[in-house]
Amino acid sequence: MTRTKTRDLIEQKADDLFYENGFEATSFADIADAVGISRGNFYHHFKSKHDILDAVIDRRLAKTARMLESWDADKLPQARILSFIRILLTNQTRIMAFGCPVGTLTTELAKLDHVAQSRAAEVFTLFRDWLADQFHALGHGDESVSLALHLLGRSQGIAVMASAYRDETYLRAEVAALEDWLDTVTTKHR
Amino acid sequence: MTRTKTRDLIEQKADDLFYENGFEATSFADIADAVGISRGNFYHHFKSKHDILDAVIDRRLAKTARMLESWDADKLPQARILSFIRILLTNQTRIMAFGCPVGTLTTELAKLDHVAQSRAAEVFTLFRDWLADQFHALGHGDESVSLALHLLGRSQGIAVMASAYRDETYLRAEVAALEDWLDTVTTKHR
DNA sequence: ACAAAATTAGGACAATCGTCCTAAATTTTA
DNA sequence: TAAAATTTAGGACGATTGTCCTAATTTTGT
Repeated sequence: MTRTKTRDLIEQKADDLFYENGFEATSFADIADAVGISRGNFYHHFKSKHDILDAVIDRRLAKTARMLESWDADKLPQARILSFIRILLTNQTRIMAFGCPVGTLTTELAKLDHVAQSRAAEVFTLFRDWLADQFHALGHGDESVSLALHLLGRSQGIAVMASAYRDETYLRAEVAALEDWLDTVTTKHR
Repeated sequence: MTRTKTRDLIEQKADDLFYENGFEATSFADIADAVGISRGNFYHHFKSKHDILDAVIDRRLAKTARMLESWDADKLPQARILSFIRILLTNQTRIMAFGCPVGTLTTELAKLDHVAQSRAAEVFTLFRDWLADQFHALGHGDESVSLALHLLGRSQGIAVMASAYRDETYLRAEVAALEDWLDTVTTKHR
């Protein structure tokens, strides 16, 4: 198989496994098995566990950037922000099982004192800056970044509690509350 | 040394290490080294990793129950809830470094598909029920549990974001916002 | 079609994992 | 104080970890 295709397959499976089982709990053998290649082949593409983690983070950064771009198709900032809020519903099943991929990875890497922790947090930064842009467009000026961080935090909390209790009712109620909050924030500045 | 004292010391160090480095990343050797005993001795007190995890969860449940009892010394429900909100400030340094002990453990155990996940989430339940009692005393009736879960989720989100960015300013701003929210919730029903 | 390069498989490696065992040291009991 | 019970140390165990090496296979470039 061509280099890029195998690499991409490895990254894809590693991405899933890191999310579903955690970074530390996922071994080279696990990834190789999932892809269906030998550990030797795996090592030819990624020469250390740090390398594959880096690649997965790159992948997530790119995927997030693409998603944010797609949300830009909406003209209204409040509609864009609504798209963000609704990932909690879109990915409901996986979030209830494994939490938020961004939050859980940064948390794990913080505990491991891993150098890639800050890079993993850059996914948050993509969301933060994009959300801040939307709040800015809604006329919130200097408050925009705070509002963005507030919304990110709310989402993270919902993901943590929804997965702790595997409680769909809670998740839906909190998403509704978040939508109400967004309403308050947008109408206040009209 | 007496049985209970050694056991207690092991539980104490394991509790810290599970919090600081994660459950999976903490080995028997790590705990034994931290306590200053041999692995053999360790194994005499806890015959499996599942056992020591169970003991740590028991310990956290008991510690949480004691903390909630101590907060009951305050007569006003809003003052009690304020005590809960302010753990984010009391444990600020550790939360910014390692996140919330309850949230991060339940999240990790969910990914590991560990049987103890639901037991670990019982610490949340202690907080939830206690908080619901306070909201009930404030006259929120059927909404009490939802309010309790909402507050728990908000706290969890703050812990996740504060540790991801190690941002004290964010943490303090969000705690202030939570106090404002509490004000709104208490004055609405006066 | 042939040489060069890239990809793959499979195993070796030292270290560490959780677990278990035995024997010495210590404490408790009678 | 002697016997019994508990606590401790230290190492053995098979499995698994991340890493690395070699040799075979496949793809690529000419």
